[in-house]
Amino acid sequence: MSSKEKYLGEFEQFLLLSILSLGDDAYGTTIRQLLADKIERDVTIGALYTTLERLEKKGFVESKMGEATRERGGRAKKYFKVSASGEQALKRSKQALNTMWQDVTLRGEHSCE
Amino acid sequence: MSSKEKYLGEFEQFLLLSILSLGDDAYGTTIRQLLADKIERDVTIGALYTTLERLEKKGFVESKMGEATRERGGRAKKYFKVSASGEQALKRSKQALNTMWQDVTLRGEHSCE
DNA sequence: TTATATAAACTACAATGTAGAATATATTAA
DNA sequence: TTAATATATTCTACATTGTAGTTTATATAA
Repeated sequence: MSSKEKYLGEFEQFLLLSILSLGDDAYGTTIRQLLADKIERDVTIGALYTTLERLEKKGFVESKMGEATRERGGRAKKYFKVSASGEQALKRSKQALNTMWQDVTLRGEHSCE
Repeated sequence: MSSKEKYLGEFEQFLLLSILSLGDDAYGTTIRQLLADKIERDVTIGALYTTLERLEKKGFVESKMGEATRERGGRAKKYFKVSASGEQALKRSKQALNTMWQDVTLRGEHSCE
């Protein structure tokens, strides 16, 4: 019982990837929007923040508060970025999945290329 | 609220992929072994069957009982195979993840090739 | 000073992940 | 023939992750 490195859940992976994609503009609303646009996954904003908070507790993301948007008022944004260990975890998950897919071909699919 | 196609959890994906890899020899012990060998994921056999059963309930795998092993006795094996809708679900999960990875590059990684 | 827009925090529950003990069933040895 | 042992599944319980919905905070404009 040594390396008890927990795997990321799938939704956690999606959030980390969203944040990486968004760069300096990753906060609740933009993340939610990206998920909807890219993979048609419509989650409530509450679902999002809950998972984001858990990721932060595990040290996979870091956050800092920004100022309220100048456009039309409102509460301050909370910007997220993926930590080094978050990237690590992401890489591990990707590799595991790649390994598992390695010698699998689905019906009506071509293995590669 | 139309297409309520649930995503597969990550562990569910691993099990489906294991079964596909194992072909005609996919049952509790071999699946568990494959997971340990390929991705160093050591799950208890109980964890495995629980998830397998849930996958079956959702129609993503099918099972049939085999005969007891001739080698040295013991209980009959339960063989699993992935259903067409299981493959579908797997494909969807893969695509979603691919899409999310699309424009992400990790530190110290080369994007492709 | 209230309406409205923007965004985050809180609360609660459902689904998935995981372990460990209990049970079933076949073979082999005494 | 029955106790020991090997192989394999089923059952029970709990932890973690996924998800929704409501509430609260805070800024601007009317």
